[in-house]
Amino acid sequence: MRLAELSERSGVSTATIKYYLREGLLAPGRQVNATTAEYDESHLRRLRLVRALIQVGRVPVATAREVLGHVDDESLGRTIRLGAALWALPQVPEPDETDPAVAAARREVDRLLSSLGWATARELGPLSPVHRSLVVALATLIRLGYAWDAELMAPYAKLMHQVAMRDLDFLETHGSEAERVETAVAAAVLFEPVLRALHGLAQEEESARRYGL
Amino acid sequence: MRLAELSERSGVSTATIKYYLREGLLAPGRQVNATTAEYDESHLRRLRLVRALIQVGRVPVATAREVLGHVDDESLGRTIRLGAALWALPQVPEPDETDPAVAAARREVDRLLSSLGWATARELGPLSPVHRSLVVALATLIRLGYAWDAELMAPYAKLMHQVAMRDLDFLETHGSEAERVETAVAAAVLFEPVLRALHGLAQEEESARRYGL
DNA sequence: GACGTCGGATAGCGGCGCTAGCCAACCAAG
DNA sequence: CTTGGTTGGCTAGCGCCGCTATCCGACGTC
Repeated sequence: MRLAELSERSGVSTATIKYYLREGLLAPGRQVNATTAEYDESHLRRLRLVRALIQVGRVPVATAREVLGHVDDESLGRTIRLGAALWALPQVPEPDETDPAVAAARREVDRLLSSLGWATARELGPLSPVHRSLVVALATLIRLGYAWDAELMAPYAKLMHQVAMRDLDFLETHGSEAERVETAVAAAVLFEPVLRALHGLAQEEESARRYGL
Repeated sequence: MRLAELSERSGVSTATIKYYLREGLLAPGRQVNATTAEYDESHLRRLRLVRALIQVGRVPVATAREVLGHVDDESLGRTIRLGAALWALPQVPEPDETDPAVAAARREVDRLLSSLGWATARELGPLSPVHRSLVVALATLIRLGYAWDAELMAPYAKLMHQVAMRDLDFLETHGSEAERVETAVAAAVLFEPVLRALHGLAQEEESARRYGL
């Protein structure tokens, strides 16, 4: 198929597709001659993934390029590629280390990981962006005066661990090996909105049960 | 305290505070005379909440104003005010109703709510932005070829329901009535990053357990 | 009366995600 | 052989958003 058809079938304007090509989010088509390139289903699929990342996942274009780069880099091992999306995605400012709230948050996160026995997380520790974003979010809560501590978070963490096990089970049973990395990216970015929405729905439901409409 | 001190204690530049005042995110201080206004602890607290919404919660300024408006509107009942944040926060494009993926997503969401017995959610249905964002996210997954259906989501939904019950328990035991609405806003916006981070950490942990580092 | 700070107002900046428009090269239909 | 439509590539710029910089005249203080 050619650019116009790719545009039509994806619902993305040709100008935007050209932009994605320029930005390296989408591989160029097979060049037929100087003025024609041929695209196939894989381009359509990738284009939809890009749109999903950007529109649903709210991932900045630059980050999307980075993540997709890992997806395509076959020299990387599976685990690393799987982790790459998670690793690149959180976009959290560096914590201000002079802030006492940050120190307190870091302490509580450490305590939480100890109590859960999550050795890996504790070893990778401050390097992991996920770890960092937890510290930042917690520090913000603390600064606002909410005394969130390890004990309060532990049950949440256990619930999220159950969620994570389901995620990985799903991943193991879905898609070919080739598709699995893409699945992992889609999972990291797109399950999150689903989870968030389910969380919100559950809150609405439970609130209505307790207090009426 | 005056503007300069408010700025210093909050870590927000005077120019930005002025901007928030202009945008109605922050109530004006008590006017002492034509060129001086006096701020108090409540301004500091609100300012920190605004920063949290915008920086951690990634909430657009206009949306933050809307949410805070509900917080301040004492004519609204508690439940509504609690819900207001949830109601205003999701920022999802309108689903394209001509898209078959959207129709399929809507069907699966209905089935899910039926099977869970979440009557409220089903009645409020398409009106709720949370409901809408679930449909949009699910439609995106379906369009990408992931056959997520009601059966797959149900266990996730049940887990998130447990999370929601914890949220509301927390809310009931925290803060004065006056503070509770603000707490609900902080919860809606700031617990989410914590939850997301815990989810990510749990994935890293579980992945390391299964596949090594 | 000189100085510094106040509030208020306005203009503009920098980043991001496109978007519009032009181009010469090409090809297929008439 | 013309004509019209499409191609990739390029460049310029738009629209929004979250600030930020600067100027101002009014004030309180020394």
